[in-house]
Amino acid sequence: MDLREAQIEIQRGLRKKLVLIAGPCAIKYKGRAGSKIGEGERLILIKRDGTFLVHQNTGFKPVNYQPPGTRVSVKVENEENKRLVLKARRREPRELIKVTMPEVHWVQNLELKDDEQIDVYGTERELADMLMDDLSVIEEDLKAKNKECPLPQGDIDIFAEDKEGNYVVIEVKRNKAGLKAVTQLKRYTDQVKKSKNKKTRGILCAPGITDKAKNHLEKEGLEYSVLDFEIEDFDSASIKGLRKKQKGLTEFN
Amino acid sequence: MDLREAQIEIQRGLRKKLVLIAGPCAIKYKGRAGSKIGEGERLILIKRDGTFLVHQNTGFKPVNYQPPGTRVSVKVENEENKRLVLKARRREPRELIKVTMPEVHWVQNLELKDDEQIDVYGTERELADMLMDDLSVIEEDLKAKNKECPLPQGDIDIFAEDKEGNYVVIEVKRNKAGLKAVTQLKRYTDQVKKSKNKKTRGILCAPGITDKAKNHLEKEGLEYSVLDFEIEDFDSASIKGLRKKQKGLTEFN
DNA sequence: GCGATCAGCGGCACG
DNA sequence: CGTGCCGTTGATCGC
Repeated sequence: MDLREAQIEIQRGLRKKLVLIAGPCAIKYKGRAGSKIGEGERLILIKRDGTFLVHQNTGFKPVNYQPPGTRVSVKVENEENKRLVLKARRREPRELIKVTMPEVHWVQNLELKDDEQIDVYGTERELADMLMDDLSVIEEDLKAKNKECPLPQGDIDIFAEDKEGNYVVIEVKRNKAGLKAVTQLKRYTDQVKKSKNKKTRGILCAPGITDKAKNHLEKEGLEYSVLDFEIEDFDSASIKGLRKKQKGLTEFN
Repeated sequence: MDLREAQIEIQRGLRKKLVLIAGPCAIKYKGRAGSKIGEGERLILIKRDGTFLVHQNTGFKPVNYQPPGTRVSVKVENEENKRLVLKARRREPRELIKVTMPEVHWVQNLELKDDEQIDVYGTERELADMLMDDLSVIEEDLKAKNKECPLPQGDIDIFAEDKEGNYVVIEVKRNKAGLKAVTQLKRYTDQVKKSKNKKTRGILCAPGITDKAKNHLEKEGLEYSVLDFEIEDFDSASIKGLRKKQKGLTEFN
């Protein structure tokens, strides 16, 4: 494909359509880090919003990329030895990707009409909300106090009180918990304990926990509670042992 | 485009080429979490290695995806109301994406020849290695002991000894350090202190640190040292104040 | 805007 | 394999 034609076609698509470019290219990047990769055939995607992605023929992640908001330029350089040069610039942080293409296999501009937004369920937030409605699966007679709590409740998933009136900080994890989760819970628990000057327990609620994390947790005087949940076929997750209504069941009302 | 044709073309490309599909689709996902999104026009990429990506017309990340190793099937369903159905299955964990397309705008199979691998510089590892050659930028008379140290050195970036013979654990961060970095350093430092039963300092070496992290760090008796580095135009990063040779300068030998 | 944390995180390196 | 942790992490939410 002629480089001039390619340039024109790409320019026609930039900021309006999804631009796809295939062909050999070499790439340099400089910004928060730096990278270079020699010539190879790749697929370049440029979205309306400035998202810039270069994909190799294998691998999950783009080999080079720039997030939304990037400004892209395209030109043909070098009279004798022509090359198409794409530059994807961004400021704050200042970053630049330079893609040099000795030839272009093809260019395609796509108009993709799509107003839909994805709905994800089984997130940590959703699980925590469900738990808050019925903490008995963790321990009997726990009362959620998130709403009325006069605390830096910002980061704490669930703040509760046990039947003896102790404060309880509950950290919910949707994956197996590791050391990070334990130190995190410790920090929150200490913070509450100190600021309220009252006995405060910390409970890590996750589907699993690594051995090292379990040791560390017990050494710190924290507790662990299994979170047994499932992803449902429809539009929610469900926690085993929960008594209160779950999202999916309210549809009959 | 006829759905049968589309199916045949896609099947021809699967596991051999990079398959691109554009058109309206609705998607459901169920696995570690679950998601659904109503019908909209999107771009689907399927790589030789099983990587499965669905991109909307904006946004950095694929709206739905499956990592390398996924097995993809394609068929035409429903005699009266035909739909092309793509399924991307994976086990361990067991996950499934189902893409339903009432029509297909186009399909393209690309052969991308590419043996190159990206070379990234300015990573934390590279910065730590450079620092180890000359720790004076952190403090005079620090001696790196990583090689000869008989330690759980697994996670520690740099293990050193100061001029008074104390152990020094140095954690290097390429970004501004937050609370996480402090608790991490604390864990390592405690571990060394306990296992060696010897006075051990902990130094966090990063280009910046948040206020809260600084407070927490000082409260824990740890130290902070500025890491001032730059990304060079060629193939390395450079740390300001470093005395020893830097990577880029060795090329003249 | 900064800061802390989640993510279907993905990827790697090490035990 | 699991476990831990970096990442040009990106995305989100609270301040």
